[in-house]
Amino acid sequence: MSGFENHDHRSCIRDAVQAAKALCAERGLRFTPLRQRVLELVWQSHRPVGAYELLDIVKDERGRAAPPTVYRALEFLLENGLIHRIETLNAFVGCDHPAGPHTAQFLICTSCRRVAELSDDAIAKRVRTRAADAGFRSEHQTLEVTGTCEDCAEPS
Amino acid sequence: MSGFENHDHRSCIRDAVQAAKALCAERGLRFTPLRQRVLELVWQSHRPVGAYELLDIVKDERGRAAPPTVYRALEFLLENGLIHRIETLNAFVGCDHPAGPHTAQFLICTSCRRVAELSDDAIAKRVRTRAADAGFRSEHQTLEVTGTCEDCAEPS
DNA sequence: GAACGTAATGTTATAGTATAACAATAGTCA
DNA sequence: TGACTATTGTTATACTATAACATTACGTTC
Repeated sequence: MSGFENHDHRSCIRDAVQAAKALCAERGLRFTPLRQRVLELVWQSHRPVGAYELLDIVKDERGRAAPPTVYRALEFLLENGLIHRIETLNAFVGCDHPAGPHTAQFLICTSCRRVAELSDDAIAKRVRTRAADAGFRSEHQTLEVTGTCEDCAEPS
Repeated sequence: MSGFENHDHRSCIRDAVQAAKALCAERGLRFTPLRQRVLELVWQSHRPVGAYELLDIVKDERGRAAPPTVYRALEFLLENGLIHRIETLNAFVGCDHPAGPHTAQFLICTSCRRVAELSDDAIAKRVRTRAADAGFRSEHQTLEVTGTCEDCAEPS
């Protein structure tokens, strides 16, 4: 699932919640209503969503909420690999395959604003190698590509 | 020059200013005192520097300055490839080789906070190719790696 | 199931990053 | 010189994120 393809999006959300429940059960973590709700909201689309956008919705739904409410939920979801942060946008997207730790690359369409996640270990490895050549031990990679997705490209 | 190696740093600043002057002359752009000063300040070290950190210094030196003062100078320098923005840090570093447009990769040492710039076209190309496989036309890549530089690594 | 300890959330305040909008000034060129 | 444009000044505000402490909910032990 690239995020750019047509698909039944409701199943994306459902699957994400299911995966999160399974993962939290496995790790003995609490998947609270707030955390679940924030995860669902992040998954409303394949577009990155800002923390304050989430906050507005959570406020509407709960009648109360302050930035820490949503930032803490986001932190939990990030820590457990259930969502990703898009650094170039200061926003968050659901993770496509939250099972284990993985290095991801993001394709950000500047036209429709959707984001797709790649998981190309060869790229990650090559980056680690080149860094090592410079005497650098890599810990974490952030790779974000902006451009135009297939749907938004000029029909040729 | 990796930014991690020992070097005469004054020449880094001098070279950066010279390169900027040449580039601006070539393109018919105005390398104003403010722009030059901000470039010099960004080059004070190989560590990324925040906009408000620059602002404080500029304020001291000119007696007046507001955020737009420094942000506009930074924007000019960014547009012309004289500096880079480190997205994961919301901060700015000088560009090692501001001649032409290029894709850069950044190695960010979490210990000493210095940043080195790679310019590995093979990585950039591989990323473009994999993106293209997903039907995505790449325009710009952001690649930032955190880890430990040689100087900060445990002596083994 | 009562008491305790811990994790999660609530609440208030503030820090940090960035831009909009309009005014004033400086440089350029006919 | 005068008109035009680019640059900088100035004020206000938007957006993003966290610190610090209070309260509530949960889980465990006895």
